[in-house]
Amino acid sequence: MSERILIVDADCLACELLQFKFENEGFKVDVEHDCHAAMQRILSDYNLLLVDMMDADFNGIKFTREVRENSETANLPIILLTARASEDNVVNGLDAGADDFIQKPFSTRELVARIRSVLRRRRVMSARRMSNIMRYKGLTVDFGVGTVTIDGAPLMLTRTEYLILAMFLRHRNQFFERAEIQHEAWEEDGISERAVDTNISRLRKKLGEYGRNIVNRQGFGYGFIE
Amino acid sequence: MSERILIVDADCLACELLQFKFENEGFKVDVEHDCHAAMQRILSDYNLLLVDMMDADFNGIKFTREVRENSETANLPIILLTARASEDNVVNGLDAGADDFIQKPFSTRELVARIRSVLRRRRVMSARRMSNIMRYKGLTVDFGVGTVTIDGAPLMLTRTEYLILAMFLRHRNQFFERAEIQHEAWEEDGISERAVDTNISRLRKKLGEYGRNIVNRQGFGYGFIE
DNA sequence: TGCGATGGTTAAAATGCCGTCACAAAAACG
DNA sequence: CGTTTTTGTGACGGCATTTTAACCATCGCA
Repeated sequence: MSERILIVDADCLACELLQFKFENEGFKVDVEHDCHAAMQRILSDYNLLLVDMMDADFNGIKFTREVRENSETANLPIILLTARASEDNVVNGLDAGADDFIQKPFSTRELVARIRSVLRRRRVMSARRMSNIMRYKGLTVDFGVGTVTIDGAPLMLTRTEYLILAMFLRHRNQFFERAEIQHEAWEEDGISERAVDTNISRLRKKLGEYGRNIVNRQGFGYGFIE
Repeated sequence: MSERILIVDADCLACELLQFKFENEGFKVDVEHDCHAAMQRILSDYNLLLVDMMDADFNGIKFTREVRENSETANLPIILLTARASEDNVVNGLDAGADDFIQKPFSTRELVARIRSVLRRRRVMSARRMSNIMRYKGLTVDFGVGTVTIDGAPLMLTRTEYLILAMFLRHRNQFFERAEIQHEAWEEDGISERAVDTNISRLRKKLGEYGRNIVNRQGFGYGFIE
């Protein structure tokens, strides 16, 4: 299955050239001539965005930033094309979240190589890290997906239980007092502190032997201790 | 206050160059030439580690893994530098817990941008407790986490014991009279002054040899004296 | 040296924190 | 709309922590 690329560039001639070249290389290519129109597209259909910086008013950077802000497209690879790669441009671009940078004029050969590299890197990243897994012995928590398994067997946690566990595992060997836990898992206060206890209790029970890792220190609060 | 970076790279020339560049950008930089020596350092003093992979035997990756396994440094950002970014390298590196990856040769400009990006991301993630560690010989107190260790072994202190010790260590070589200690550790008065004595006593006992550093001066009160 | 005051330690009593349960309210679901 | 799941509450028992109190050691001072 071939990778899909969306080119966003005002320059029609350049676009056609690139499209032709890329299709020869086995990519599926769509073209859009301004950022606004591009945003209308279902970006998550694509595997990579190739965006011209459109110099003067930095639309490319704004665009990049917007793409990054939408959680569905936050990890979509973006390569920026720039007429003159002033260092500021590069820095701003990376800062906005671009993956790579190519200065015009470029050889299509080099561009294809870079595209392949970015795609490869991204594929690796998303295989490993995007799903963002955390392990402690046989206990596995996938923060990206929101699943918990014990020795491979899925564990059904309620939302609050999950939030508490996630909080604990992100910062192991630390104690959080009840107020902090409430803040993290409820985002509202005015709830009896006993509610925290109860949820901890239920969580411990569901975690089986790992329940013992959820420890209380009187006066300090709760935490996940290895 | 500026961020602190530790560079771990065998290549002296490259290190000096990076150090110079980063210090110009307002970072505080230390350099270490091999992973083993780096582990001896107090890593939690730094905000980011920049580690060369040292190709062949993957010391950089082992190092990364070790840093991640220590709960004190588990959330410390790590960027790996790699000569040739073979896929395996990248996969192993991310798997070990690196935050980003940069292939040599790179522009220092780009590197700085990536560092800023990682630091920013990390700051958001763990705006929570940064560990704020204070040491006296083998005695370590982490004010952020609320942990005390003696020669690495965790020490279980009661809340009040901990508060008193923290007070003492923050202002060493000073004497606090009982009323002050009560005010700090209890936030309420009407408690017998002997209660302070009792807690001091227990604290001394738990601190073992360091117990001798908690000194009383008649008429002045108690303090931690080096 | 002897006396009073201050500090140190220990054991028992009191306090208050934590774990759990059953039940009710609320929310999710079909 | 009824059923099921999830969540919050209050009460109670157990236990870690804390306080008190009593006794002993030490210090300062005359």
